[in-house]
Amino acid sequence: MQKQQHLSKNQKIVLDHVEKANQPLKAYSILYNVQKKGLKAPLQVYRALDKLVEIGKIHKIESRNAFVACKNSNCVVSNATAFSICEGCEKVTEINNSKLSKYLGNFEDSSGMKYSKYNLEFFGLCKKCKNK
Amino acid sequence: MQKQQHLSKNQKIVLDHVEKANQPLKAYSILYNVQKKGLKAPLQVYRALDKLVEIGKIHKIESRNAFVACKNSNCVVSNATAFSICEGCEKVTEINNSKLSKYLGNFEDSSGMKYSKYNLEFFGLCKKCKNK
DNA sequence: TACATAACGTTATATTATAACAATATACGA
DNA sequence: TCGTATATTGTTATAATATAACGTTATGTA
Repeated sequence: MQKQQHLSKNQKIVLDHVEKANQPLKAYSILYNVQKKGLKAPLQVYRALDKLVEIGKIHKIESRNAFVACKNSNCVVSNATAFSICEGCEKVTEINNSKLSKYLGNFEDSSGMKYSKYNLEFFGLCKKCKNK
Repeated sequence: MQKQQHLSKNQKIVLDHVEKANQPLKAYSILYNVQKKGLKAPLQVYRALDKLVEIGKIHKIESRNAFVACKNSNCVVSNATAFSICEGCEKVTEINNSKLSKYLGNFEDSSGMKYSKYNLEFFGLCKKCKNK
């Protein structure tokens, strides 16, 4: 079976909303904002998010329990993600660095285990916050 | 002021319990298990965990909302963590690889932002689970 | 058309985590 | 050793995040 190409109604609504934000959104904040579009229950949002994360349109920022649209157009599956997170203003940026992704994609630990997926979150202060 | 050297009663109880487990534990599972030692409320566990994470004795596995004792004896602060997570049996191993930590510790993104902290989680199947 | 699969809608509930307040213990300089 | 700042504790209530379980409806495709 092939990976589905188009999104369902709820998936479109959620993705649309998350893409318009320039920052990670919490699931319940998404819920409140798409209620006018007919999504009434948390599960409707979580199910859409699950699918969107699965196909790589959305990434979850694990340390923040928040969801952000993928900025990496060729990201078909969320198997290699890296983010920069400012601990001052909470701005999150997806890192798109081919050296980094090559390095981590090929990483093997001492046990010889090879990984199919990784998520990396960097923390620090962005320029603005550093100069405060 | 100097970083405190010894742990409080609750902190010791929680750390002790987490160290004895060879796997990440959930906060409420810790709670149930330390109730005989007098910790009755979630906050008592979360506060101890917060402190222990802060001083590097315990790490949080963000993708699992679980807590594991640090295996890296020289880890004074949790500013550079990497884990291997088996998606089959959920076994989690802390990765202690100096090349990796050097690479990530020196990583700078295109904006020139430098990071004070990172957390990396690798996912895959361990040998046992791969051979099933 | 028929069938499998994905998506939907709904209610209830589980799980994870923090707010707010008052009390007690501890470290440490004057 | 007194005073005081800070850390820790205890407690109740509640917020925030996420899933179970059920039945129904839509969609893709042989």
